[in-house]
Amino acid sequence: MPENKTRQNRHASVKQSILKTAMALIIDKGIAKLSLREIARKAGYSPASLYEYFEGKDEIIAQLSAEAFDRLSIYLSQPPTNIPPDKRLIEIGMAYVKFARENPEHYDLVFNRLPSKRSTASEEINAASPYIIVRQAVVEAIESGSIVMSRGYDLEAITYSLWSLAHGMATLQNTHLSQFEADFDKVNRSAFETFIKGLGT
Amino acid sequence: MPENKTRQNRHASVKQSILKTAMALIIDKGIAKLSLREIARKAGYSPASLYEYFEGKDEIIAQLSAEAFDRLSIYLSQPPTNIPPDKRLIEIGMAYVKFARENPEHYDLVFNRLPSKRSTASEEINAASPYIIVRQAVVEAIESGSIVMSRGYDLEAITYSLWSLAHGMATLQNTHLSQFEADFDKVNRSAFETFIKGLGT
DNA sequence: TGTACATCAGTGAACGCGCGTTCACTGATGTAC
DNA sequence: TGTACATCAGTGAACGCGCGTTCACTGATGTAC
Repeated sequence: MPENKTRQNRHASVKQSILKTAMALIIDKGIAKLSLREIARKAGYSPASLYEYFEGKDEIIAQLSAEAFDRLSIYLSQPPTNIPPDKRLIEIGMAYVKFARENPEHYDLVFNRLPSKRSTASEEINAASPYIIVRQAVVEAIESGSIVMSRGYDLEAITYSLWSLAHGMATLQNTHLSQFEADFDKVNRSAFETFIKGLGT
Repeated sequence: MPENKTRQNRHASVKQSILKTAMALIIDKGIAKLSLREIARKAGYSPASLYEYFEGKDEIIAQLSAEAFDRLSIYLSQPPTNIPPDKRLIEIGMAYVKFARENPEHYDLVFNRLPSKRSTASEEINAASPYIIVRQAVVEAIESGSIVMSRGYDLEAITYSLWSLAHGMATLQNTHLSQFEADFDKVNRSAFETFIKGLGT
């Protein structure tokens, strides 16, 4: 049924264009002011028609959050694997902050809209998640001997600490310090280096 | 005019009770859902009457933000000054996270509602501000020799880094990791120690 | 002390707004014979 | 190829909601003489 295929394609592409419109509105005015009616207006449809493609406003936001999540993973995968593991950890940290700075609304969607599904360290975790990427890089740095664990400060704890540092930088620069002029890149790099140094022998 | 005094007192105390009601509502339902009408309802007044005490909803939020700011300063002033400066820095970091955990809505008010007034490192800063407290503690740690600056990684940069680390912990625990069960206190302390260690010689 | 007046604290009703969602509908497109 | 029918994409109007703010008002309290 080629017509079915066509209809599915059309359905999917209209859906994508609605999502794109919604994301543009978030970037323009912030998620707090996002309304289904305005998405429809800007996309050229009636409000009612969006219910043909989504269950409601919440589903639209959920889909955008998932997209943003994927985008973050791409950033974190950029640093090459053929550099020393401790350097690579720094690059991943820098990539994290870069993502937040270049895509502040996506960043907000990932971290302020989606609660983590994971509730204890013993639970399994989605293998494609940003957290896993960072944790794997930490594992490699430990195996190479450039950073060391100590009593009670284990793999998860180190990963969380690095995440906190990067997340703090990203959040401060995007909100509280958004008007503050400084060479954040340089300072951030020094901070990551300092932390990694502290993790050494 | 004693009656004037009484009226002023009354006015001030009603104002305080309205603020208290508003804060309770924020704690209960989050700031996104805060409405002037509900504050009035819960406080036992008509919506119109709140305009006797505030210029509008925005002023209520602004006053609560200022209160929250003061409260954070109190937390950061708790660690005693008669301990080694590098240890004290760790305690201040822990106090910062403690504030965020014990007062998540106040924390949100401080960091997500108030943009920083300061836009470059050369501008003066309010002496009672949390930032100044942390920076002063860093100064003392540098003077005692327990942490050292290096080329391009100066006082402001070190303060910002510590702030980022603490802010990242606080934000993650309050939002993304709010359901995650772990001994965050222990891990946080290790992370601060690691960073301070990295700042040493 | 009594009274006329001014100030005060607070109200009820209305303003216009934008929101998410539902539902009966219509006109266009595709399908079966 | 023509036609009767089914499916589809999309709509207009209405639902009820809660919001921030304004304004003319009222009854209570305090003041001045």
